[in-house]
Amino acid sequence: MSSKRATKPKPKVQTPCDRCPLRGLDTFRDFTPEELAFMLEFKSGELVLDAGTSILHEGSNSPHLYTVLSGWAYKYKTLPDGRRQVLNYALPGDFIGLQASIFDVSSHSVEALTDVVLCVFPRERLWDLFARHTGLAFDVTWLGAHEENILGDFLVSVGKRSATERVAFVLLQLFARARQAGLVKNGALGFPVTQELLADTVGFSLVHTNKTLKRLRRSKAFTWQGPTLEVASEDKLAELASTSPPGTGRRPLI
Amino acid sequence: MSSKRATKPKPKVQTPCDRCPLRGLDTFRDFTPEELAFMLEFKSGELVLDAGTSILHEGSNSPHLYTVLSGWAYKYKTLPDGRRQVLNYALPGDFIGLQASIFDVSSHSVEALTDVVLCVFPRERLWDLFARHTGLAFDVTWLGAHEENILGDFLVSVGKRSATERVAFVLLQLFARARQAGLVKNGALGFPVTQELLADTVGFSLVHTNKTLKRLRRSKAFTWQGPTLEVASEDKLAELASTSPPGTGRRPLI
DNA sequence: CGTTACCTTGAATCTCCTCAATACACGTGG
DNA sequence: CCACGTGTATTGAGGAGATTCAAGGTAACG
Repeated sequence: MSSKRATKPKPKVQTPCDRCPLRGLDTFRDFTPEELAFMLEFKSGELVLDAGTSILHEGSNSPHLYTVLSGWAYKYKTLPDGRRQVLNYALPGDFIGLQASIFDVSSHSVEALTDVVLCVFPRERLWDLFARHTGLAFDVTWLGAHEENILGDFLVSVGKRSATERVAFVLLQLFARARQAGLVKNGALGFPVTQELLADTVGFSLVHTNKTLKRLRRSKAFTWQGPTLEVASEDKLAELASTSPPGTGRRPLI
Repeated sequence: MSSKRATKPKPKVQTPCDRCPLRGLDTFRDFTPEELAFMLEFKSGELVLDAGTSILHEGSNSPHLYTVLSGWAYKYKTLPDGRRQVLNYALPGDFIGLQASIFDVSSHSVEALTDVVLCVFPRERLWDLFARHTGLAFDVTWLGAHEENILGDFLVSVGKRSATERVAFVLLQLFARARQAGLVKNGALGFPVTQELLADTVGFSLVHTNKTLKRLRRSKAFTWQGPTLEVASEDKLAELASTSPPGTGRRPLI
């Protein structure tokens, strides 16, 4: 086998759950020793993908359940003629494919937005998890309900918020979630979302999204240039979004 | 105690789960004898409410988890200045307050759209259900994920569908869900949604919703006059909505 | 028979979309 | 090294779509 240098070096480390870097964050609740033991053998591998790679496809089924270890992904649905609506983003600690595991087909597509590392779990053992670990089963349901909340917030945005409110809301939510996932350093976040993707998130055309951003920048509540987003004041941004400032809640992981 | 006649006679029957009328429908999967035994003592009562009554309030918490036995309810969120967005409808067999049971507060409000009868379950015993009945725990998660799917579909509608598509989609979805819940007789459905509520569901103003309905009626795919909705062709309506015709899947109950 | 809730319609205004052109950063091959 | 293509961001102009305001209309109910 040739030993030519790969175009892009990939992390080869298999990260066991007892050394999960996410669990160090105080965002996530701790495992009991029994839960940890179960997770160590439940996790069946890691999946390392380049940005732009498709992870799940609407209508197809997947033998795996994923958790994001690092990187960003986004979930979306498309209409027959190609119109695309982003439903949600998956950040480190978030599930991918829970629905596809519970039903037999995925209701939406998922694509890697950056290079990502996913923890892989075999979906047929999800039943074991439910049968043997009530706490983990509850966590799974918790995470599902949490996603539903985010979807509900997005639905309110798209249905009832004005253009500036909508854009402000999405920027704020993503920034706050990234902050909880430990991705914000010195108030700055590596933000891989393009304006086109943002447009498909808020339900506007690209052009109108761009013009709305221009108006919004005048508020000085944030700066977004190139790939970094800095939020000067979450409170001010929350006000612009007609919402309350995001908190710092604790949540389950996996 | 006076025995004056009540302004509106209310059904007094306490319906035990072994005689649940919904379970007769072949939409819902059967309980095992053990599950049935558990549910019989899990259900702690029935709540009978008039149309217009508030069931849950956004931000508050509730000691109960509900299931709709009969009637319609709707879930909604409001912005600080009063704008309202409907998130979903609850039909017989649907949960109300699952999120409020899992987190400590409800993320949305719920109001009775018609007179409703709710099955009441104490939320602190939800843990017992998870601990003792894996199948039921899975069903709870299934129902939560199912709701998330519906929210996702609505989000696509509001974000990307045209006016006529949007209205057609909501009418079709509600009709199909009502059909599965056994509410459609001879192709006709008692449809308690007002145009104002429909407007807050699809994200349009009342006026524009009305004009969109007028245009849609020309298709002859449905009639909606007074309180009854008749769908002549779900396929045609699905086409108008840029979606695929709804099926007849089996689902868990409670 | 008047009140109330809901539906309907027209007109003026504003929001948002499409089309089109430009600009910039980046990587690739000549 | 430069020319070129690709992906992303930006801006203007004109038109379609949605909102608001305003005025009626109908059916149910006390």
